[in-house]
Amino acid sequence: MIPWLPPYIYHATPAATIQHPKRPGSWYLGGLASSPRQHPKLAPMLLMDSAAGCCSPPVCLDLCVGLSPSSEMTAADHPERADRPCCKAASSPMSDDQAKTTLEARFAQVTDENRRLTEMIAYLYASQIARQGSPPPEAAAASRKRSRDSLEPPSTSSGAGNNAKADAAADLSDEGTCRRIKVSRVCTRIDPADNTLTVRDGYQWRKYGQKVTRDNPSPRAYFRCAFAPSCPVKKKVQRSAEDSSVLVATYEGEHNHPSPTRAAELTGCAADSGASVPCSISINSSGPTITLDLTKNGGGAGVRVLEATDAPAPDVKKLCREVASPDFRTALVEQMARSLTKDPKFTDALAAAILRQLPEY
DNA sequence: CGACTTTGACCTGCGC
DNA sequence: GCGCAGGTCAAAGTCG
Repeated sequence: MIPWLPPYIYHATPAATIQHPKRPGSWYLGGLASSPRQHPKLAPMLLMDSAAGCCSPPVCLDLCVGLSPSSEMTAADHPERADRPCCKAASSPMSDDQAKTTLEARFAQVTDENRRLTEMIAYLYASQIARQGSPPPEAAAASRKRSRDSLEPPSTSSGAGNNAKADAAADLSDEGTCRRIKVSRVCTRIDPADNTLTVRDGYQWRKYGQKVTRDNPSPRAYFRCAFAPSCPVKKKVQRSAEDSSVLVATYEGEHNHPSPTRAAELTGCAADSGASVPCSISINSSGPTITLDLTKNGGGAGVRVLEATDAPAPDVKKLCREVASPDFRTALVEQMARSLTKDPKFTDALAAAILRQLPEY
C-alpha cells in the first residue's frame, strides 16, 4: 500500500484500473492527470481527453494504487461500508492460518508494489532534477535538431527515449524565454487495414499537409485544431515504422478551448467514438513514454513502458530515502490533492463514482 | 457551393 | 554555399 496517498484515492473504485500485464494481482496508478507546472518533481502524465469514455470500460477515473480492486476490501478496513456486498463477501469465515497466509501474501505484494513505485518516483524525480540542474547551453539548438525526429518509432533505439529528451530540452529551452509548448505523444492501436491516419480524440482537426518522411515508409499527416480558429494546437499522425497497426499521434501546444466532447465524456459516452479511438495514455514531455493499451476488454489491459529516458540517474537509494520521507510525502499528497481537486473532470468523475457506489441510497 | 482533402511546390533550418 | 529533410502553403480536386 502507498501510505501517502489521500484516502479517497484508495477508496474510489476505478472504472478501469491499470493491471500489470504479467501479474494479474498487481494494480497501478492510472489516469492521475497532472501537468509539468502542477507537478514539477514528477514526470507529468497527460490524461487524454479521448481516453475517457472511448470504450468500455472508461478510464476517466482510474485511481487504485498498490491495491487489489475494492472487492478485496474488508468490512474491518472500512466499517462504514460493511453493508456493501463486497465487504460481506470478504468478511466470510476464514481460519486463522488462511487469514494469515492471505494477509502475508497481500502484504508482500503491496510491499513490492510500494518499493517499485517508490523507485519509479525517485527515478523520475532524479531525472527532473538532473535536467533542471544542468541544462546544456546547446540544448535549444540540439532540441531543434532532435525535435525533427519526434515521430520516430517509439521502440527503436533512437525513438521515444531521445524524443522524450528532446521534448524535455525543448521545454527547458523555452521556459526561460516564453511559455512552454506542451508536447505529448499518444500511441493508438488501429486496424492495420485502416489507412486513414485518423485519431479520434474528441477534437476537430483540419488536415493541412502530408509528407513521407525518411525513416518511415508510411506518410505523416499534419493537422491543426479546427474547433477554434485561434487554437494553436497541432497534431502529427504517422504509423509506427515497426508496427503498422500502431498510430503515433504527436500533439503540440495546448487547446485554448474546452473539449467538444467533454460533456459526453462525463457521461461515459464520448460523442466521437469509433474503432480507432485512442484508448491509451501517454506520459508527455519529460518522462518515459508509457502506453496503456486499453483496447482489450476483460482486464487484459496492460502498461507498456516503451522506453525510459537515459538522463543521468543520481544516487537512487538516497533519492528513495528522500521520497520516502514524511515531508516529501506530505507535500506530494497535498500537491496531488490540489491538482486533482482543481480538475473539474476529476471532481465530476469522483462524484459519479461515489454515486455509483451508493445505489441503495 | 462550401467545407474538406490531396498533393506538389515552396520555405526554413541544419549538417557538411 | 549546397543539399537534404521536415514543415507549411495553396491550388486543385472531391464530396455532401
